[in-house]
Amino acid sequence: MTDLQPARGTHDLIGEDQRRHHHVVETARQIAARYGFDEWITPIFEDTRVFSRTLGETSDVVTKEMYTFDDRGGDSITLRPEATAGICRALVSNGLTQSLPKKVFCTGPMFRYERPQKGRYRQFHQIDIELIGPSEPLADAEVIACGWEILKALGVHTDTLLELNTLGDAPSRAAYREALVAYFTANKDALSNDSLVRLERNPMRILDSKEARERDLIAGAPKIWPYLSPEAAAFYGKVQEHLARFGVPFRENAGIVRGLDYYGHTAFEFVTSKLGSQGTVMAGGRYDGLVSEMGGPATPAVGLAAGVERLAMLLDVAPPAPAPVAVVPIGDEAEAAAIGILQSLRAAGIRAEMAYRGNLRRRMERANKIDARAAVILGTDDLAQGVAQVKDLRTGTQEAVKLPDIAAYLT
RNA sequence: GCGGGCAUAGCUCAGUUGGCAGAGCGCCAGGUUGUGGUCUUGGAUGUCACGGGUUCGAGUCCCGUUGCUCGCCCCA
Repeated sequence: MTDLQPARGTHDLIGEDQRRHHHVVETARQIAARYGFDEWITPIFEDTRVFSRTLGETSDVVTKEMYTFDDRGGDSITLRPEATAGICRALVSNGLTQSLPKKVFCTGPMFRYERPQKGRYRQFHQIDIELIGPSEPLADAEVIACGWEILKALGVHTDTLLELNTLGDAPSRAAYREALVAYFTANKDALSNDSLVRLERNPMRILDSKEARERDLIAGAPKIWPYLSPEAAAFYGKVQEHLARFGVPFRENAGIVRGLDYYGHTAFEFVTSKLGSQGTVMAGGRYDGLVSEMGGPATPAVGLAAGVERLAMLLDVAPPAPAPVAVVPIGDEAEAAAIGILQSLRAAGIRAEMAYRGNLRRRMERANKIDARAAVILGTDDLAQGVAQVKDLRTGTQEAVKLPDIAAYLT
């Protein structure tokens, strides 16, 4: 067992795994397109500053989890840990802040140096939707509705619930922060070490803690809702009204927070009960401050990201492998003629295969093994008459079909 | 970063008080040179994760290492 293994936290997608993965991505791509999102393909690595600037110098992702290295020219490069920062950078780099709104769909691998476990990998894949430009709550609701529809199309929505919260605007957060600091300072003894650090830097993140001994304390913490400014409260109310119109069920959860300053207003997570502590399957929110952080003009935006591997795991049934037609020649002379038939089937859009060796029996076994739906059997007798025997491998029925008619017969 | 479990054929796994390295599936070939799924005969395939120790003898017992995996933290 000294063979090379995949690098820790990576995995190969082959066979059923590939089909699940592809189905998730393709479903998301099609639904996003229906909502008017265009796909952008941005680089997998970026200047490190793209992420250190936007994810905050103190976040776990930046301090512990990034794949960062100096390239041969001495520039600091980072494998993207998430998609949003790169999309905002692309928006600014390409001068697209002048042609808003932009509705962006993006998918691909992301990288985080973490301890792998079920539903968590070092190289994983996300689908990502960003709606950049509108400041209206309708945009938030539309993004969430698009996400919900993807979950529904995948059939993974039944054990999944949208948990919704608001982070308010800057004045709301300032007032709330004071209240939180007062509450947790008074209960300092009950806090974990991590949470004590958060109390200094980012008190809202304490609400995110899943530490068992802090659960009661967090449940008793003040909620943001009473601290919302009238404007922020109105925004939040509009989002909920629109969600109802889009038909997206949700539950309010004051524990859904984001630690960074450029997040505001809507924050949400779709959580499944089926994946344990890796239950967040799709998450997002409004980040009106991020584009300016990247050097662009102040630009409102809202978006979401979903983990492809987690969604793929939730699929009850894997998409089936495609069933080909097997071309089965008997003898060398027939094989020569069969190549033409093989190509005519392919030209007609039919998945067609011919084995590379073997007698009739072996080739029929092979056809069965690849789950062929039909076999086109071609012997010298048939060839002389200008026909092939076309056998339906599901029913076992077989009939002679004129060579030029085979593709149409199998379509 | 912390804790638990596991490691034997391509895959899933057995392997008794320490005594010849095994099964099923898969693969290859034959029974059957014009018909698959069923049946049948034969065949190939191992650094028993790695290193050390105990022993006449270790897949089995002991120690260490590595890898995988599940959970915590965090996240998609």
